[in-house]
Amino acid sequence: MTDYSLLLRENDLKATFQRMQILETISKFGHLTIDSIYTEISKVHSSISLATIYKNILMMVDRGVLTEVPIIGKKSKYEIKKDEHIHLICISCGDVHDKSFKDRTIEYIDSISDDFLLSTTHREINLYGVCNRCNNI
Amino acid sequence: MTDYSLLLRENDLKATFQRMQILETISKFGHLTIDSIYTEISKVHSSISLATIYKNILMMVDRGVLTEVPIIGKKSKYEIKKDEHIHLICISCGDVHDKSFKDRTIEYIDSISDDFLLSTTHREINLYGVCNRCNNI
DNA sequence: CTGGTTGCAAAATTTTTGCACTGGT
DNA sequence: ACCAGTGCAAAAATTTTGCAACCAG
Repeated sequence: MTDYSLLLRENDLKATFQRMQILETISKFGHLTIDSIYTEISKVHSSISLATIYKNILMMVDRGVLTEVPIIGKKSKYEIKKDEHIHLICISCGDVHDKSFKDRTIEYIDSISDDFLLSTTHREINLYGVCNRCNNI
Repeated sequence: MTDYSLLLRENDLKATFQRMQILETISKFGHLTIDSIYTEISKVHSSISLATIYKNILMMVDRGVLTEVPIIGKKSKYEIKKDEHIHLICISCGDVHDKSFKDRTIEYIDSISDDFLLSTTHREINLYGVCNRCNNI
């Protein structure tokens, strides 16, 4: 169990109950949409406001605590920021799995860029397919 | 100038004026959001309805004529479906450039997947940074 | 204490839907 | 001529905003 109050304060955000809930909920599921975060937290703290979730997700993305994971044909999910990795995404249920880069993947990918971009600040590598669970349903 | 009426009919879509306009507008700019498509087409055909754009974008994505390009922190853009490629995306202006894969990139990327996915149907590789133009403003 | 944060309610924005009319094939 | 496709207007869904009360530091 990570110390999210520290993570928040390191990023100049007060460690409120709501923010702790958001981080713990995302951590529990890995990747969640805004409305799923709201639904989950509502189960244990029914008075939480959706507006608070919105404000905080935006702010935490801005401060680099969270990362947005946009998904083709679905709503963006959010994850706790971590080392760069690949996403395996099920086109049926939308479930997302993280997968580490192999050594040298970043260098390999960055070498494909050209002079349109000054430098690469962030990479997104997503592989889409049907996951095992959906295939068996 | 590609024959979009053929492309549409191959995908069981009638070649209406509105669809032709959508495809030609996207083709002209490369990558556009739904509201930009609407704004552009309105300039030459002021009575076009935004609902028509929405219905058609969804349908053309579904039929594989268009591809959605989700972008972190911005609205999705749409491009005409083409061979797999990388996107270079400016985090400031949102401009998108296409870049061909190097040989063997697909094999390399797919080899990172694991048994969560049965097989990979689509790959997304996006590199984010500040583009030259934004850097000079 | 006090400035940032919350919850609520209202506003703004985005997307979807229903339906009579139109136009491609 | 038929039926998919269009435009409009209304509805639904999503996101943002303003503000009084609240609470973490």
